[in-house]
Amino acid sequence: METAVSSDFLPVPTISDVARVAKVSIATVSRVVNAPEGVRATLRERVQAAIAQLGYVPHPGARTLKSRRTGTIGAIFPTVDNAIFATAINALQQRLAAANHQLLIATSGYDPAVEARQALNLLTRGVDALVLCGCAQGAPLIDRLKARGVPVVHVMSWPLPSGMTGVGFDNARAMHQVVRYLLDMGHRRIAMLAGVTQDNDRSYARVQGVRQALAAHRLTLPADRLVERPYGLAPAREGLRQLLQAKSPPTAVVCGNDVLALGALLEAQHLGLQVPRDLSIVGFDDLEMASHVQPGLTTVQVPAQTMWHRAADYALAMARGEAPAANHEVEVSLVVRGSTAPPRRPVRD
Amino acid sequence: METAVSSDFLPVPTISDVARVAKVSIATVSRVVNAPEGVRATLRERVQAAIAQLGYVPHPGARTLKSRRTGTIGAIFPTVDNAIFATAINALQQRLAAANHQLLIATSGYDPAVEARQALNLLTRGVDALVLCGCAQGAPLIDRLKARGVPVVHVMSWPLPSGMTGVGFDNARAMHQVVRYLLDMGHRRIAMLAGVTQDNDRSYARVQGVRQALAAHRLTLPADRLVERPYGLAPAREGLRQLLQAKSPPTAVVCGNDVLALGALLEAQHLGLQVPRDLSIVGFDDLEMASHVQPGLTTVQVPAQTMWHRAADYALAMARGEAPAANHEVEVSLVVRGSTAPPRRPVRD
DNA sequence: CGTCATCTTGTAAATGTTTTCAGTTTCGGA
DNA sequence: TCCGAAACTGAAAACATTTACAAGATGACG
Repeated sequence: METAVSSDFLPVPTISDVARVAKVSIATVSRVVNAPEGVRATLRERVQAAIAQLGYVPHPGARTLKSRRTGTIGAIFPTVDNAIFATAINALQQRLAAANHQLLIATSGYDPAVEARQALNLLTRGVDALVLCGCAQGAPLIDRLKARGVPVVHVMSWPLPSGMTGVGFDNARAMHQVVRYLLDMGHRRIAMLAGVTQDNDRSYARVQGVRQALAAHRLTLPADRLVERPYGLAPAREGLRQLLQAKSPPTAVVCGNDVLALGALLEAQHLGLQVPRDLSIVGFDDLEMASHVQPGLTTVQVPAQTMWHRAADYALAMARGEAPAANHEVEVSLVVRGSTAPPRRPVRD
Repeated sequence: METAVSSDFLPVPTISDVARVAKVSIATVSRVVNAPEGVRATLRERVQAAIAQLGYVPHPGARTLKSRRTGTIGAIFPTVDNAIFATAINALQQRLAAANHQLLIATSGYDPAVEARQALNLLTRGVDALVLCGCAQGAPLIDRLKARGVPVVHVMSWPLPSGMTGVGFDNARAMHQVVRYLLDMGHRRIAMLAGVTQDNDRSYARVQGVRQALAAHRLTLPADRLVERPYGLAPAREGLRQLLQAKSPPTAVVCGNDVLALGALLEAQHLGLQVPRDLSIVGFDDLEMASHVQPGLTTVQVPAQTMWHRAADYALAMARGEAPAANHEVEVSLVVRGSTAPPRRPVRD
């Protein structure tokens, strides 16, 4: 036997209840809700009073059934346990709320199959546009979305395959810049503590950027100078230990993001190394804590707020049916703090 | 002049398109989608083929219009720039996804007026239940939700006012425990670096807990032993400096959460103090980094995963129309690490 | 005072599902 | 081979809106 959720609530009022109370037609009520200026003031007030009295809220289902818009934008993040995605959610949410839209969130755990499933799931709930991280979604998903006419905005990657709309930055180029900075300082034994590159085009591009920059100086990234670890302090610490065990240990470690860099920093200090004297460390993202730890973390600053605001704008515009916005690249910049310095003695590898 | 979003996409297929292609009635298609076991295998396959061929996805509006369920749960967080809420989102999302539901997120920025507005907004989009942080929402909002029969789950606070459903922990009691631990260790000059208590019942309860525990030992929390700062490293550091300027500086600082505690730790070290020799620091939440910083942070561990999973379960149950679940309190525990020690010389205040 | 244009308002159709109810098929047993 | 029950399928009625379209009211102007 079921108990009612709440003993005494009236059936949810509909537009006709309001119409009856205000003694007007339902069309008029609809107009008061959607285009108040088209209704004479006296009537409008009567209707608004009735709405307030009954606590009427338009039925979302019925509304979207007719208007073919849900006022909801979907976003799929790999995870939300990472400050950069928290920032992203905030920025998106903020911008969407200003445009009277809601944000529907799903997470994929970095698994493209889950991402595809979640995307379909979001479609089933009805979203006017979809915001996705990166641009490495499988063709089946992309085709499906395209066929359905659901606008998609890709964020965080650059350049984008032709035909995609989005806003991002060039991960490889950013890393190129980082490595050049270290090389100019005299480092030659440069290692990388990367994020997992499987199914993550950003992480992969960062590794490629490091490789390319080294190659430009006739250097390489041998197997014992590269480890991949999931974003987390414990894996990062373990990863750094691994890197330090190489035959000729690195004088500088480039990290896939600030979480890895922080882990590396903590572990280095734990092992009694002086940063940056004994080891230089570079991060990526410029999280809040990067400027507060001791020494401050040299890192790549990403204009996340701007990027996600723009992503929201794109999504909103496309949801309104406007032509795909031009793609946009945001500029990242290297922020030099205390965690990097020239190697103790200039070395040859 | 408007350009079409995508040059060549067919009108979104409806259930009747599928029915036509599969040569069955729309009722059968509906059944294949919602209760496949009630349709003979041969027909079912024909229909599924047609669905796949056309890329049919049921129209969410029409669906909720009939079934009066949206399959969506709304949650309002103060902000999402905080690891504990990131964890919360993950846990909620995970549990809801398993039950084939979506999570609709809004943020309030710790402003009850915004929270009320967002709640109404979520209602307009259609949510089957609402998850809210704390239990200090204004009566107008609560009444409104109750009148509409929208189930509400309150998380993170305990005990709850009668009539509310939710899961949380006793913030005051947790702090009581923290202070007792410090007192037992010999500390007498105990200060608090609290979060903003305005419009935040959890933060307020934590301050009360500290006061009560001190009072039980005939001690007080004078004005120069209490500062409130927003959750963030920079404010925390500034807050600690402020506390250290008191006539008789504290030997231990109880922080409103781990972010404040980390800021305090960094600032203490920056000022050349040795933690815990010169100053003991206690946090709250046991974020990942609490166990990795040097020294490890003594803090209050909250079973966040469990709590939010249970919150999701409550929301789902109530959305199904089941009776309000019994409230539930989760147990928190003090995790002692390296950031606390007896005061250098036992002191009298 | 009548006519016409301009606002306002109401009527009714349409939106894509789910679900009830009734009709049809299938199949086991006699 | 036929009967009845059980399993399956289809027709049609909601569901709560939005929005053409038509009709009615209002007011200006001759």
